[in-house]
Amino acid sequence: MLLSKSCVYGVQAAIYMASLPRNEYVSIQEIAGKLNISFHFLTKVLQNLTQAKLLMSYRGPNGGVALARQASDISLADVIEAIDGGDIFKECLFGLPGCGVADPCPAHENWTSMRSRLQHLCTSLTLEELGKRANQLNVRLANADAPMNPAMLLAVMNSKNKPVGTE
Amino acid sequence: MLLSKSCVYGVQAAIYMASLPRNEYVSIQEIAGKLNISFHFLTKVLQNLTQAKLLMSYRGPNGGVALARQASDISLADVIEAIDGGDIFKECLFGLPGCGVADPCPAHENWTSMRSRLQHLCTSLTLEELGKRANQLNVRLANADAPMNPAMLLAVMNSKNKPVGTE
DNA sequence: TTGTATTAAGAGTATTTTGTCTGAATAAAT
DNA sequence: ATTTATTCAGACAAAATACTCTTAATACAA
Ligand code: SF4
Ligand code: SF4
Repeated sequence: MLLSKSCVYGVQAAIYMASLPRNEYVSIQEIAGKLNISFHFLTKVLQNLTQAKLLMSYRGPNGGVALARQASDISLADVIEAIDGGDIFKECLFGLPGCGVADPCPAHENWTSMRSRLQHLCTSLTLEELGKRANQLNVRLANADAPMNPAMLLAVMNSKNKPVGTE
Repeated sequence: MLLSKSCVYGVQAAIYMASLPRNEYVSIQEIAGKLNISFHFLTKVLQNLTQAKLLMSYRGPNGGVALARQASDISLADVIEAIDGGDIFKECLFGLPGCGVADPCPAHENWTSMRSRLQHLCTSLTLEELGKRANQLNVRLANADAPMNPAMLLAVMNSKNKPVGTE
């Protein structure tokens, strides 16, 4: 797979946050519940995003995470790079280090053109755009094969969606 | 990484074989030596390719593996699918199972168009083409960071490149 | 001040991927 | 026949990745 699972989870969570009517602190429990991801694992993944200043976090009751910038100012590539590292768009199909036009392998040109298309796609897709689509279409973000456990269900039902700055 | 390491090794080996002047049995020792891959590991990888009828193998002295079809009749996609499975070109950026236009995620259209480009690239790149380029350009196939061990060096030096069908 | 809801940090476990090794089977060469 | 060079098959080990759990730190609420 191109992206690690951690990265997929992070992207899903980011889009979920961007799809909310307002930018507000959402508990990771709620996100994990909606997206059907392990809460503890998602917590660690989202820590990468807060450290990369893409999210801001707030501890204590009614805390959670929220987008640190405007959704229109965060690209899919930002999220991917924060979790999987910037090499995704630089490395090769064949994963060989230190290659380039000076010493290329036989697929170099085809691959680099492919890769730059991918990078362009990811940098031009903003969370705003993705969140909007997630709302407009009746769209699915997460893998829905496992049922929610009671704790998550509760967390989702109790989510108050309290806007940022109203506390 | 998009492709597993096994898959990368298999692709490299396939291109190496296609780059030879004639299609002939080459020992896996020689390939592993030239490409700087663990012999035993490459052996297992190439077994996938023989089982997929992309290679034919021959045991005993002067044995080895050779392309089972014309290099022009084997695509990069053939090799990739034989090792990593056919899902590579079907699965998603996000790796979610069973999704499609009926129940898409917000990035679906962008991704599927990307993915079909990739698939088209891989199915249209033949081993003949790649082998030819590997010869024309002074091209590198393998990761050259570790020195060869004596056994491999020997195997490479002793390679007789005996053509298929001359025994 | 005490209890509760939350993220932060990190140790620990499980699973998958990658790599190593050993012993067979096979066929050529001597 | 025996030795040698090779692939085949599969057990085993190591490393990377994915996931779980426990304990803190923080901040709100009663
Ligand atoms: S030369 Fe290009 S295609 Fe080949 S391994 Fe390097 S980056 Fe990839
Ligand atoms: S809907 Fe499309 S882009 Fe989204 S997860 Fe499925 S295949 Fe991927």
